[in-house]
Amino acid sequence: MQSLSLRERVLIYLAEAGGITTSLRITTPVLSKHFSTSQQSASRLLIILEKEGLIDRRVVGRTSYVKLTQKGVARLLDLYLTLKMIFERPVKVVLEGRVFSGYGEGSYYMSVPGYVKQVEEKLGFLPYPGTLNVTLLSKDSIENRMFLQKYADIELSGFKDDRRTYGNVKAIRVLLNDTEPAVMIFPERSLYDSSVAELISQYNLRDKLGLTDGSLVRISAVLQPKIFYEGFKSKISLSQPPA
Amino acid sequence: MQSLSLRERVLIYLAEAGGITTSLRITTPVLSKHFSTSQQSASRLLIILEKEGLIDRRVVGRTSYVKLTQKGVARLLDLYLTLKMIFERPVKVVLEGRVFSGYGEGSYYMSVPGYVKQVEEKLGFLPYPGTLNVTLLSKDSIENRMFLQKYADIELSGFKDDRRTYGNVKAIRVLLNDTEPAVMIFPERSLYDSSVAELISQYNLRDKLGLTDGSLVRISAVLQPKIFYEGFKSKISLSQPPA
DNA sequence: ATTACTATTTCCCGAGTAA
DNA sequence: TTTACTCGGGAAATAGTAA
Repeated sequence: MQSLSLRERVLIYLAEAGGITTSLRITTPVLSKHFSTSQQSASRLLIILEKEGLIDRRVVGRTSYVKLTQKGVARLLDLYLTLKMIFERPVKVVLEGRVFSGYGEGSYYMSVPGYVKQVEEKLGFLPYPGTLNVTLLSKDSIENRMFLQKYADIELSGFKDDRRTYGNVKAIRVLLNDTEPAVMIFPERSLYDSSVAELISQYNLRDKLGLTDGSLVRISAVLQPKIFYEGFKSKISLSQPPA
Repeated sequence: MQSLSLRERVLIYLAEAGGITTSLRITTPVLSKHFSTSQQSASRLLIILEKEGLIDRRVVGRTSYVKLTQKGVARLLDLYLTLKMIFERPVKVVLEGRVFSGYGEGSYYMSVPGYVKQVEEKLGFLPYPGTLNVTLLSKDSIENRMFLQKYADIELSGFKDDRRTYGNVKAIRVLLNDTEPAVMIFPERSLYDSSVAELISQYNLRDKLGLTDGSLVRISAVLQPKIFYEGFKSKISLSQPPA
């Protein structure tokens, strides 16, 4: 976390080392080495933090002891709670695009008994034999489609009938235009690329919502943050407490 | 959170406003007002964040759209996880001090049936009729005693007998010298001030641990962070997402 | 309206050094 | 050994202004 200001980095460093409940013995040369800065800067940093009331310092003989004040803890706690808000709240993912007519493949799929049966079992409805195809309009929407694909937790297994093999299909529940429950599907080998969303429902969505080719629609899903942020983590830690 | 570097504050601001999943329409004057800085700085800030690969920008006509990149999210997530480590781990609170002989009051209390009975019920042992008194040595220890007092979750209720009234006593389980289970008590109206810790146990702690007046002892307790940090929170929020 | 360039000022960092 | 001062150079913020 290179670009965090040194003040916070020092405060976090001290907190990690136990400086919330214990006075830590720390010297400016040691501190400076940890942050690859000069002894003078380390000294100045402690002076500033003390002046701002974020740490208490006590010089006993030749060593000084440092501890976070309530205000110092509050600073970090505020920051923590703000970030917690951001990362723990449900993640609303929105895709926007326009309805278009597909190749008729979706319709075909959703009338194959092997899929129909699984939809009924795993999603709880009898699918209307056709998919609603949506071309995504923005880069955001396309990126978000990929997130949804990663997160899609319902799996329709592939199978064979006497004619051909059918691939696996991942699926996730979404809302169409904020109100209509639907399911977005991700066929393992789709005819479309990641700029197209395919939706199924027990209803004919075109009829029910009065959609025609070119209609603007909004697909939204709410994800659990824990799963959503997997893969975002970088492996570099912020700082290590003293040995 | 005044002293966080502007880079992070902007990144957090954008994340709060939904910039993790959505491209946000944001202008440099608006941004500058939010952070009480100049329009030029806001502009430069976005340029820097983009150059560092933390945000994506797209200028469409006269407005620009901003979204955090994976790297940008990773930055904040790292910071979040570091703070989470600090604030969610159990808090070990340590007090150090020296054994001294009290006024004999503790001994008296711990032989009063009204207390003895409650200790047996609520703590599960028959108390040795006497307290171990410890004068705390450092400011840290005294502060930590106050935290323990606040946190002490076992309550021995006051009562009356035919002679006098006895006040409420709060109590918390601790370890003496890292190994010996004991209970630290906080009489509502103690004879001692906050620089003295009073311990009870089913054993005579002096005998069991070979302690005499002046012996250095270490009292430790492990607290749940959620309760420990109550009261640290400041009421000022870090930043507000745009209206 | 915007964004962002160039100049000036302000602030921060590190070397030298004292206590 | 420490901590922390002064001071010079460089980075960052603001003001003015162009596009």
